[in-house]
Amino acid sequence: MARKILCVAEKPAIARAVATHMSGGSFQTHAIRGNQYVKNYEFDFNFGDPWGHCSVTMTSVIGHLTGLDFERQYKGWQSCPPSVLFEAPVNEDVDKDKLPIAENIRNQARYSKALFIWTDCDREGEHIGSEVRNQAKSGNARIEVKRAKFSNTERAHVLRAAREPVDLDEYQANAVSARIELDLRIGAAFTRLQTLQLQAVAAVLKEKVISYGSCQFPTLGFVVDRYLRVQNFKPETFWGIKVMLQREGKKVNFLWKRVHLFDRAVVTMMLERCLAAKEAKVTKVAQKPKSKWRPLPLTTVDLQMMGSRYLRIDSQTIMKVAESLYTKGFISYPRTETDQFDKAIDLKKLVEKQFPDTEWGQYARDLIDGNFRTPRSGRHNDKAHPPIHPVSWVSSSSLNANEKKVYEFVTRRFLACCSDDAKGQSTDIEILYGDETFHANGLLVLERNYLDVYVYDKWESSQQLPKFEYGEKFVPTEANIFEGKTTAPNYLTEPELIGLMDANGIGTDATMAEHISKVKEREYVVVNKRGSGRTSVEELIPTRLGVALVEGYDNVVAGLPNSISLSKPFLRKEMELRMLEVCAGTKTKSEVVQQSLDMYREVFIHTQRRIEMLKAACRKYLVD
DNA sequence: GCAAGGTC
Repeated sequence: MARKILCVAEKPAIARAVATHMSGGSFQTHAIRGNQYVKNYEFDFNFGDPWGHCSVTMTSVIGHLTGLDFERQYKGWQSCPPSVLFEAPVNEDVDKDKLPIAENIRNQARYSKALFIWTDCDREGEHIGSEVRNQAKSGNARIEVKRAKFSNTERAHVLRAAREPVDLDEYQANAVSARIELDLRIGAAFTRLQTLQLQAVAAVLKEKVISYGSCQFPTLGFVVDRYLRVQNFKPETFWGIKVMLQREGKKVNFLWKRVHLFDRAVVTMMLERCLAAKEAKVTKVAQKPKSKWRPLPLTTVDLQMMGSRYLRIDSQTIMKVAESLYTKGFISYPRTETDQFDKAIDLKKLVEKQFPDTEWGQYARDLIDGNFRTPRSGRHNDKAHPPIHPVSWVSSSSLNANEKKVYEFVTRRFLACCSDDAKGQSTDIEILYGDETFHANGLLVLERNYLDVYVYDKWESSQQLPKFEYGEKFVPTEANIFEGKTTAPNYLTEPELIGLMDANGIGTDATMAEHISKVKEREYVVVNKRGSGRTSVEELIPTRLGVALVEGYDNVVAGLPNSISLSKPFLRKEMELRMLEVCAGTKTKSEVVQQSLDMYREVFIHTQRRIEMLKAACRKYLVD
């Protein structure tokens, strides 16, 4: 009998895609008992040396199999002082709803020579792989464990991954395991402490869970930070000089190189020097080709930001819609950090699939007829998934309103990536007037290229400038002072918040939207609609509770050496750096867990000691 | 009743 090999992917969709490629399309599907999503696919495959021709069962998990929790006697909120949660014993158990999946793996492992792990090639995937291995080993202690390394589900790539397996990366799995333990201990300890302490402070807090999380608090912190900047803003008056020339029936406005200054007397004096000089002299006439670059291949964060901005769909809804388009086979996997296409992907074939579309089909045909360009490459590659792109064409009539918008966006973005940059010509004129420099700029768009399909970008010709000669002199038609006021920043919008989270390493592409909805659910943040109709903007504003928590924690650590408030992203960032050290093998999991716990424990002790400050902040905002 | 991370 042929040897048997068990393959396990991170999710059902990957199991199916990999089984399809490995089997050449002919496999048997078996349902498993107790879970409707996970299937076992059976087929034969020749792995080459040393495994040779084998019979294969390809199955999957559904994300993590296990969860970490405190032992039973520490689960009650009154069972121990919250500080004990920094050391209380914890257990890793298979989640209740994952029991049938774990059992399936143990059963299949029993008759298998080897286990091939096909989880995503990222840190979490490595950990999920170790969970799968543990189950397989408990079904068959002698099973050999290998890992398939793949970054997309293109056929040749998958086959090569099957024939050149590597080993699980224990370092990465350990880093995740450290993250899991830290998130649990720190989240539970602070949540219990602040909930139990603050519920008594104000009637409105009585039944509330006031949660703390190393991601949700910095998320709240960003919102509060902007809010306070808006509240504390004091407008300042500024002055500037503008110069205008009428020539060939056109008005040319020259802008001041200094933009504006905050001292009126100085600006007046400078203008007087200009006027005294009478003539301005042209010091630069530059005509140069200018292009507007086509967009980068689409990542999750970009999809969420663009979605909020142009499609007017909040980031969590966007992800749900994208997920459903993915499940139906219309777009690629929507959770990716990669903004570069792998050379192995046949992009032209994907473009051709869009031919039937009534709106952009002709554009796609023009690309294939000679306008196709290889997409730009960004600097990110998660080595797990390609950029988001359409994988098949679907008629808009078979999609609901949001699906249609998201599919259209993903497709237009993809076609834009495969297009040429927009090209134009810019003209820069610089003049010296007295001692001051001014400039005027003109733009002529010559070829729209990608802009024709990517309707979300705007780039338009400005009014054309009349002719200027280098060195020529002229008397400006007008030169005078203008006055203005600095304006307050706006409240934070969701795309801006996602940008901040991304830049500060708060959450992952898959979870940022969840953290935002969590701070709304906890009533730390509310959404306010400014303006109306198509120009309306949704702003994030902290509630009184949200402001109180941030102010309270800022006060708790104020004046302490190395004070790092929980409302800031730094503690989380440091934790992330330590995890990278575990991945590199320079630190062990337990070293990192201890170090990070020490760091948070210090803040915890200060918080307990100065709990009155936290309570006072809540009283200030929540008790009239 | 707590977290964040996978995914359905």
